[in-house]
Amino acid sequence: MNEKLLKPYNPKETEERIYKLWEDSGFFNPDVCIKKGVTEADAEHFSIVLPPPNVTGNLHTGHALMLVIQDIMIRQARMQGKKTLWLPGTDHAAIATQSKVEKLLEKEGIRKNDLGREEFLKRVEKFAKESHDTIINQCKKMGATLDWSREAFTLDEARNLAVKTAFKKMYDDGLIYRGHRIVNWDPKGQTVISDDETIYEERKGKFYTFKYGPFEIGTARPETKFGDKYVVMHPDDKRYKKWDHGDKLTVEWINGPIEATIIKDKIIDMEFGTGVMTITPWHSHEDFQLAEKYKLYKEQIIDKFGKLLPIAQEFSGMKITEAREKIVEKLKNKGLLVSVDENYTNRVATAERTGGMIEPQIMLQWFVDVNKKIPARGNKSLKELMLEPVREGKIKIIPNHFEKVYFNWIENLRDWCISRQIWYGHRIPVWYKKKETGKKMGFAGDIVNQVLDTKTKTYRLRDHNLSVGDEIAFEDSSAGNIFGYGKITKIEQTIVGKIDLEDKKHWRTYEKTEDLIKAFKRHHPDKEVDESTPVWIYTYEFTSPIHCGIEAPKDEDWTQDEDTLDTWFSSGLWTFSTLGWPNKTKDLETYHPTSVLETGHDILFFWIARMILMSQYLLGEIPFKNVYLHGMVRTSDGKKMSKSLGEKAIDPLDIVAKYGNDALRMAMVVGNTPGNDLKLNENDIRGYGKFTNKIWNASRFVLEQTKDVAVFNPKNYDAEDRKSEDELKNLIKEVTKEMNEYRFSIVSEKLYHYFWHTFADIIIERSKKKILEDKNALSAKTLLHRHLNILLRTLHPFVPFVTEEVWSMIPDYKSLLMVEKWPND
RNA sequence: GCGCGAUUAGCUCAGUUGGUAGAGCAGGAUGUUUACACCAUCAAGGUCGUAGGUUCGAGUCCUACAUCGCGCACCA
Repeated sequence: MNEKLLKPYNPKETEERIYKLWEDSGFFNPDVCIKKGVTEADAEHFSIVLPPPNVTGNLHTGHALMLVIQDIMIRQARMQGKKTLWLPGTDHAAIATQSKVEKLLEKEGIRKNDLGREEFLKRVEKFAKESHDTIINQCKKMGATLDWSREAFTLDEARNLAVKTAFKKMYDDGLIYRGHRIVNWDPKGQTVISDDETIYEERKGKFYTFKYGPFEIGTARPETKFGDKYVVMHPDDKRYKKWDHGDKLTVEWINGPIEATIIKDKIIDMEFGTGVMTITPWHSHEDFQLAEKYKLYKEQIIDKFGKLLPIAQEFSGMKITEAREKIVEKLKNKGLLVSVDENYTNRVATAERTGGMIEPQIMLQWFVDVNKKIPARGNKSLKELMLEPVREGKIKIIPNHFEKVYFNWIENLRDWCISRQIWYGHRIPVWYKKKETGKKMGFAGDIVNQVLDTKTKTYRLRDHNLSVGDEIAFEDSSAGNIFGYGKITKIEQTIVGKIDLEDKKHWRTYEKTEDLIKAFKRHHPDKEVDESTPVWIYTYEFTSPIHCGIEAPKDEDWTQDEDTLDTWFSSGLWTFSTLGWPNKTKDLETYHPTSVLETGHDILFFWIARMILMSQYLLGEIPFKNVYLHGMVRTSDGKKMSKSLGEKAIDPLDIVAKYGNDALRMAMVVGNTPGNDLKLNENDIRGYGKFTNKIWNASRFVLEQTKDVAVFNPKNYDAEDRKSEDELKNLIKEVTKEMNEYRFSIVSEKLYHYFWHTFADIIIERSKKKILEDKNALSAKTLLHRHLNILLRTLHPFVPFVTEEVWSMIPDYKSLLMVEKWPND
């Protein structure tokens, strides 16, 4: 009898030692399992890629939950003799990590611009490295049997190659384009973010009603209203019957009279306010769409820092928050203020990571076109490629009601903005040619912005001293980098007043010559411009101005795009970039598509959808067969568990230290069904700690009672014991089936219950009598031994530490329990 | 506004083809026998959110409603 068994089970003493045993065995690596004869070389595969934790700090309970569920699946698969790979990694989490480091630097009084890109990145990388090490250590403490030899990082060299390869392919297929679209600008983080990274918050604000000519219009944001020159109403609204679409009228507005145009569109809700609104296309998604529809003039009012531009005249340079009341004051003094509703609740968009208020802006950014048909993929769009496998059941989402949510999201999907104005991340693999001529162009602001677009191939420019055949460069006025090259094919000289504004393809932003003159003046404040000012119109042909590739162009005068990619771009490649793609590796061939993707339902869109997109498009196959979505871990009072909750939050590692890993695992699995949130409280965990000790004590009894028996042959069973063994076999059969259906809650509960209330309470108690009275003692002992053996194997995925430790004390111990066979007879 | 989920014992939750409700924790009583007080034995605890419907039979299927939570859209 092992000395240790005489004392109560001590998880603290056991767990670290056991994990080392497992790790040293090499069995986390399927290749080793094959080499050592544990797995057949031609066995079916079972693979999971670990959702890579962000390198922003520590593991939390959500991570613990995913590690537990995945480890259970992996351990069972390994015991079933499958070629089992669980591939670990971490995520650089671009914005999240960068903003975290910025905050840390702030405490030292340092700003990222003081350091410069290179130095700042060094700091981020140092932080990321430290976080990474902590996280990996914590994963090991959680008992995760991850194959560390294959560890990946979303920003390492191999993954960078995958990202660049994917980008280039999409670029070449015309799926990635650069253009001016309305995007979510985060003035605090100074970057664009995707629709999914915005969070709506309810805020109390004021709702103003102003007189706008004969109309009354409502707004919560008077500071954006300077340029409003379109007034929109519903075509069926009887109140405004006398106005027709396209009618023009002069109204007195903030800075004097302006000419307004009537737009009639069904987008208007007649019930809301007065049923009339004015629009600000540059700073509102909906207004932008309306402006696109009717080819309306768009004008920027607010700059990248949330300050008003010169169009605001006396308010120019003011922060919008500060200007708001002053503008209202001015309108009030002009007699244009009708009313103020003080109890208006407005939903404002904020940035998920920085908390900054989102300001929609029209900006030059990179996008993934989700609607373009792809000839190489059966003329389907990315949207269709995402929908199809789920609709056809090739990918199953558990629980399946999330499939509806998934479809709904995809149907409403807009082009995915993938460029970010941050430093930490995959640099966009695009280079622009550096040339002096680019500066001479100097064509700034919305005039250029509206004309230039990499999606179309010819462009017209004016106001430059160039001749036919000249190569010229385009400069992005906001970022200051050159983004394109071309050749002049035609030059026409004319005067401002004669510019053909009907040519909507090229001059769609200008309704009237006056608008053009105003724009001219704004961009060239030093020049006198009027209708008779001579201008040149250059017809320009795009040559090959942009280099998109894996490597930078050889010659020197190329400069790389400053932006980095949305972190989810690299995460989307995760199921195959980790297996060696774009190289044709054996791993890729063996383990892809992966078997299961297990993660929280909160990243269904962020991540799962994008993995399906990338895999379907780049590989022409699904990334995984099943998606298992677990719920959010909450505190006992229902709050989402996070560090900010302080005491209420449970640190998984504290719990492990206190009650043992096995206890935490059971608490996370029993009663936790997919998709439903898990309320975790310490009491439950303590309860399952008792269970591990129960296993320990029962094992002690069995091992003590059976040590004098050499052979445990079922032939020795009496009728009662034979029946018990049959019952157990039935249970195992049931449980095996339920494991395949991912019903871990049921399985863990059944095993718990069987072990305690059948094996311990009935079988062990019964055996005592038989052994004591020496009546059918051999039968009893055989049953005890076989039961323990089978139960340890079945329980192992759920409570691996205590079962492994007990297993090692069985006299005929041969190998680690983790590679023993899952009972199947 | 649209959609999804939840509502079952004091608490946390299971309950898969519809067949007379199940765990854990907490609380109560008793007890120490070849493992285990991180224990055992016993008892108590539920008109399964409400109202209808389908059915021989409904926690389970259908309809409506209520409350809570979540997602999406709108919000001029």
